Amino acid sequence: MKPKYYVTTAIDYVNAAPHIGHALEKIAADIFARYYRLKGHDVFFLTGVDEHGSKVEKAAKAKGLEPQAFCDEMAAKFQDAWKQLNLSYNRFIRTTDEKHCSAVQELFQIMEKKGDIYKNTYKGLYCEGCEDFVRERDLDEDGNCPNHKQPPIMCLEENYFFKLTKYKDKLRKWLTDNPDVLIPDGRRKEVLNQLDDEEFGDFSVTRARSSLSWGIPVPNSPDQVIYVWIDALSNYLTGVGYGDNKEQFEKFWPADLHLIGKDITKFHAIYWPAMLMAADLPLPKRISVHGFLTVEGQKISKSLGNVIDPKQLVERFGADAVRFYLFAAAPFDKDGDFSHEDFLNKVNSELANNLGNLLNRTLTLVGRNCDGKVPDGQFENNLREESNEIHAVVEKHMRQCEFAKAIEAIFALVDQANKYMNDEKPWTLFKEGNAAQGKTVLYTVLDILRRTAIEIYPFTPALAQTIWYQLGFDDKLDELKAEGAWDLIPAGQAVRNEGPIFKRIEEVTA
RNA sequence: GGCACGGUAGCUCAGUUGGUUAGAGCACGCGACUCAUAACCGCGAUGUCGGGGAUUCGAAUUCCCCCUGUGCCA
Repeated sequence: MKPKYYVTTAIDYVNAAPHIGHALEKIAADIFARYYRLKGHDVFFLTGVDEHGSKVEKAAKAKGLEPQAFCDEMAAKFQDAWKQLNLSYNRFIRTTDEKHCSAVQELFQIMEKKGDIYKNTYKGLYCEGCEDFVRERDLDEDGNCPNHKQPPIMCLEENYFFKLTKYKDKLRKWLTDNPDVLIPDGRRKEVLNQLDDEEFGDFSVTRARSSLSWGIPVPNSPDQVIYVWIDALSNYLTGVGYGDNKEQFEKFWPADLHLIGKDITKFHAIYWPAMLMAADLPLPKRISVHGFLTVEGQKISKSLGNVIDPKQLVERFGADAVRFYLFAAAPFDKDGDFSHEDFLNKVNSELANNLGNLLNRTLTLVGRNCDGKVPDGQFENNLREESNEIHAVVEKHMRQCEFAKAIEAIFALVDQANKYMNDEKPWTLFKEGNAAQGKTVLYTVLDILRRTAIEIYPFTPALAQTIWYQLGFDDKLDELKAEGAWDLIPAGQAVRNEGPIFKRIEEVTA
């Protein structure tokens, strides 16, 4: 039976349009989805949007729309952006999906029945901007919420609470016994630290309908609405069929990888596994926390006006260039910067000058000297080891979500091939009548290109497919099965030199 | 305020347990080549390795203090 692989992204809140920062994580998930499909896994890639909450309700009202209509509009924007970026998700979940809502209620009742959800009266300050309770000591000198600069409201509210305290020890053990379950390691330590905080206790999982009407009602308690945690986090379950498609759910759960941003570490590493424990469900195998993207060195913000629309970027430069740059330029677990100048440099240098040009020069020589067919040469021994090892090296880095290192390794091989060509000078070999050695050189480089297409495919799928095609293959890379993929390129196969696969981007202004 | 992690070439970053002239890519300059997308290949310059002090025959690498950035908690 094929091994399964289930990867998720955080679901984005629909109160604002998608920007390049949202895209980073979705592309990362797509890279894994494609990577594992290529390895022959049965992959489920889930992404989607979070649609409940009073901010959405307010945003809808401001546009004169019903919340659902507003959500429909926003969800379409996200789906459109992801389509442009070539994301191969299996399902786009929306928290207003009927099946999701009923499954969330079911889950709520399971946890309640177990005694892990209980009613309690909460008295405290509530900030409308945060949509959350705040503590007095967190307020600034004027008594305002430090994030929203407005005074909180005193609330006396009866809510349902989740018994987190019951699971603290189990959580601590989970995170200690499985150091790989949360990466990078610094985040894991951060979370363990939080668990040791005595004041860190049960948290409320519902709100009064009066303060939150746009949400999933608590079963048998119509005055209460399920707050974000249980609603949003559960998408990872309902997205693969929890409460709906039992067979599919049991096949894919638990998730092999949750990709999240650093701002929601606590919810995914503490609240979420605790909820799963309460529901007697297996825990995710890994949570990978990534950094944020800055633009030209500055935080992405509407007021700075530096929000990059991924759609526009893709329209100008293509999905492959954008995907490539985001993961080649910066380490995934740290904050990275999107700089226009750096973007052009990196993309031109690697995709056009190194990889694109290597294919182009090779195919031209094949056309001129080998009748446009892969010659019956040998694979050069000196390059064999490096070429054979590339996959293992890439795999090692992929396992750690170190995309930049994987890309670096791939391009090191491309560099080798370029250098090899310069050293061997096949154009001279053919001219001087040493066709055998000339064929060996071309054959070797062609096969390195074949390997490169496979390795680079998760990052730049369309580009990889074009290389594949120009090398004379007719099948689709995303349907390639792992076993056959590693054979050498067949001699006699007609190549297709249809010009540069990635043109240099000549542009000075932003 | 506490804890954690960073501060290394113009830019993005590597630098194992301390050891000969501190590295890579990009950008820059020069050279060579011409199969190729003025690409590829070779050569080169630049760094008080945040500052100060300590340990050591020897520290970017260990210890202390300070400055600065980030994250988590308060």
